[in-house]
Amino acid sequence: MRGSEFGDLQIKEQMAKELRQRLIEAQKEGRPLRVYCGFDVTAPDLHLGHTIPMNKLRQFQDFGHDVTFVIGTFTTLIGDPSDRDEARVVALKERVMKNARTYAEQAFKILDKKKTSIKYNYDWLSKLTFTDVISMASCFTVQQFIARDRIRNRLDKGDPIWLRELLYALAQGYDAVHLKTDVQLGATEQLFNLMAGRRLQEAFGQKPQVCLTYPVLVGTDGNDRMSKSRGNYIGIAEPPEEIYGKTMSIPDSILMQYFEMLTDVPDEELVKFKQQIERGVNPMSLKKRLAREFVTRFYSAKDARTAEEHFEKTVQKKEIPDEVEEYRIEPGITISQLLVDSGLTASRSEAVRLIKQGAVTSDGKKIDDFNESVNKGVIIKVGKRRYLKTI
RNA sequence: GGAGGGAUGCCGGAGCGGUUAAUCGGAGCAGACUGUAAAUCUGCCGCCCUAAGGGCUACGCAGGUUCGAAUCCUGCUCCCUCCA
Repeated sequence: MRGSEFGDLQIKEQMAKELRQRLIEAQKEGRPLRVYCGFDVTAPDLHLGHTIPMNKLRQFQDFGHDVTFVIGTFTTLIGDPSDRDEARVVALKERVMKNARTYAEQAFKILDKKKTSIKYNYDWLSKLTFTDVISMASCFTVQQFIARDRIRNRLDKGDPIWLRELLYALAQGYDAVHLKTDVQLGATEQLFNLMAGRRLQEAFGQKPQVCLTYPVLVGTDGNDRMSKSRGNYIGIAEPPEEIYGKTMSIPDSILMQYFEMLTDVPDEELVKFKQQIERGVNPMSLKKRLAREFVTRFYSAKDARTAEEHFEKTVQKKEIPDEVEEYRIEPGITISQLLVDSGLTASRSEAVRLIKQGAVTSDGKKIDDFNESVNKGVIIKVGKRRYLKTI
C-alpha cells in the first residue's frame, strides 16, 4: 500500500483491508492474484509517469502474482474527442495500434517479460453489443457522474460534457470484468473508473477488485502533469544522455518528489537527502544521483556513467562533445545560410536573430555578422548545445 | 425548429475602424549570473531581402464597405450554450 494515494481516507482503509483479505484468500486457494493496470496510447512513448504503476506491477510480479499489462487500444479511441471524421478515425486507429506495439516493447524495461501478459482491450471491448452497453449502463446513475469534481466543474462552467466521456468509465470498468481482476492499479484521477470496474464486476457476479491508486506525476516543468503533448516529459526509451539531461533540468522544487515516487532509494537515505538540502548542499549533486538512477534503471550503470560524463563535459564545463555531427559545405557559404541548410535553425530569420543575440560561435569565437563566410573544418555552435562540424 | 455566444500567432487569452506583426500570460529560444539544461534577471519569439532600412504574408473561409479592417456589412463552414 505504500505510496498509494486516494484523497479519501475511508477508501484507503477499505482497500487496505480488502487487499489483505484477498491476499490471504489467494494463498489459501493456492493461486496468485490477478493484477493489472491499463495504459492508453496517447503518444508513442511511455514516460516516467507511467512507471509509477508499472513499478508497482513489478513488485506484485516479484511476489509471484499474475500481472497483465493492458494497452488501451479501444479506450484510447473513445478518449480522443478531436477526431471525428471517418478517415481520421481510421488513421487514429492505425496510429494507436502502432504505438501499442512500442508500448509493449518499452514495458519490459520495467516488467519481467517472462511473467507479463500483454493484452489489448480492443480485442474484447470492440465485440460488445449495444445490448451489453445498455445493461452495463444500468449499473450507474447520472448522479454518480455529476458527483465527480471534474464533471461538476464543467457542468457549472457550462462546458460540454460528452456522453462518450461518461461511457469511458464503462469501457474501462469492463476490462476488469473481462480479466476477472483481483487488483487494478491507476492514477488517483482514475479512481472513478476503477470503482466503476468494481461495480460492474459485482453486476457480473464477480468479486469486486481492489483498487490501488497513485499520485499523478508532475512534469519536468514542475507545474503540469507529465505528458508528451506538453513536452514536459522524460520518455523511458529516450537515449541515456537525454534522460540524464532532462532530469538535470527539473526544478529543484520537485527533486525529492521524483526520488520518492520514481526510485527505490530507501527512505532512510531520502531523509538524509532532505537534511542535506536544508543544510545548503547543492541540489545539483542529488539531481545527478537521480539522473543516474533513471539511466541505470532503463539502461545500465555503465550508460549512466557515460551520460554523466557527457553532461559534465558539455553542460558544466561547456566543452565540445566527442561526437559532433558533420556537415558537408561549399566553402564560402555564409553562416546564416549554413544554419538554415543544416537545419540547425528553422528559418533564416531565426538564424539572423540568434547571431545577433551572440548565440553562434565558430571554433569558440563569437560570430556577429550573419554574412560571414564559413570554412571547412570548424565547429559551429548554436546556443547551448547544438553543434555542427563543417567538412 | 427558435434564441444567443464564439472561431485571433505553439497554447491560453486581449483587441472590436488607423504607430497592430497584433496587449498580456505560459511554452520555447538566447544572453547574463550561477549551484545544473534549477532559481533569478534581461532580451528574442511570422517569413524573405545585398538588412539600425525595405518587402511580403497573417487574426475560421469567401466577398463587400472604407483613404484605411482582426475590428463594420453579407454569405458560408465549424463549435458552444439555452429553449422546443
